[in-house]
Amino acid sequence: MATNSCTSWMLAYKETIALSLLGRQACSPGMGRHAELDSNSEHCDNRLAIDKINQAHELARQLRAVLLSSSLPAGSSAELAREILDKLMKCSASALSRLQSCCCRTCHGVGQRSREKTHNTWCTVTSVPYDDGHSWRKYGQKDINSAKYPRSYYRCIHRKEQGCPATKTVQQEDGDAYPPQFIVAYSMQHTCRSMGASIAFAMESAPKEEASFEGSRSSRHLLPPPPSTATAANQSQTSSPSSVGDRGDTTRLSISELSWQEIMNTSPPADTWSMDSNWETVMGCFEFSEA
DNA sequence: GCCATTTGACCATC
DNA sequence: GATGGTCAAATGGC
Repeated sequence: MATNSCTSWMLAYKETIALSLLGRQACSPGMGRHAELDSNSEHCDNRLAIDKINQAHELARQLRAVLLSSSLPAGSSAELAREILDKLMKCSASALSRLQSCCCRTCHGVGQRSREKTHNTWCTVTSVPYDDGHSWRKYGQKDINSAKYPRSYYRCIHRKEQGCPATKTVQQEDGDAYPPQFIVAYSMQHTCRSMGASIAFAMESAPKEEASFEGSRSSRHLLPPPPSTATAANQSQTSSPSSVGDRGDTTRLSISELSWQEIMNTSPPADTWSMDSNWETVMGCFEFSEA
């Protein structure tokens, strides 16, 4: 089971990288970070890349959750895999941030009023709206007219000390999908210089969402969270990475399907974990320097 | 006591 | 007036 998840994840990630590179080409160097693309041209390539990165990121989270659950001794292959996953997730978060800044996609009908700027605003739909590589502080919540769930308002945690203007809103989709899907609308670019630290924070402490899973890890009980009817805000604090599903054509992994023995006894084949000769080169493309 | 979240009030826009 | 975004005091957890 774990082997299958690793393999599917690797495949998804390779596809993501290829698409991301396409997206990068669409965002030519001369366009600059804050360039705004024509909504009907390269834009589509970037959107596809972003979607794929989102999927890969979720798979990485799932795989990491599996590895975390094993509590293997230091120096084990699983620990190495965990470290690699941390790096990959950091890279994907950085790539996603950069691609999104290229796209500057305007949200349609998602909390975007006509008075708002059409640039520096974009949105995405994800089941893990709180793990995007940045640290956010909630500053408000509103019941939105005609929406089933309230909208939560977040701003960058470094707004005070660094004046970072980035904000985002998170709103659960009206549907009853499980895991719940959240519409995340970002506004303005981060100007803070704490990407790495915030990613580490997001992955290690996973603002409360992973806390419940950490508890289960210690008890070695791999139980999925119960379907919740909580609000979007509540979901932000209770959703577990073990329940994270994906959308589209990627493989869904449920930890509830994994027994402890399966996790412990399954050794991924060498070719699953070995990186392609071009892997480091490819991943190097995602080592963007922060503005 | 500190810090993050909650929540009602206020403001801007349509 | 309706709606959405932000502010700031209150609240709760650590």
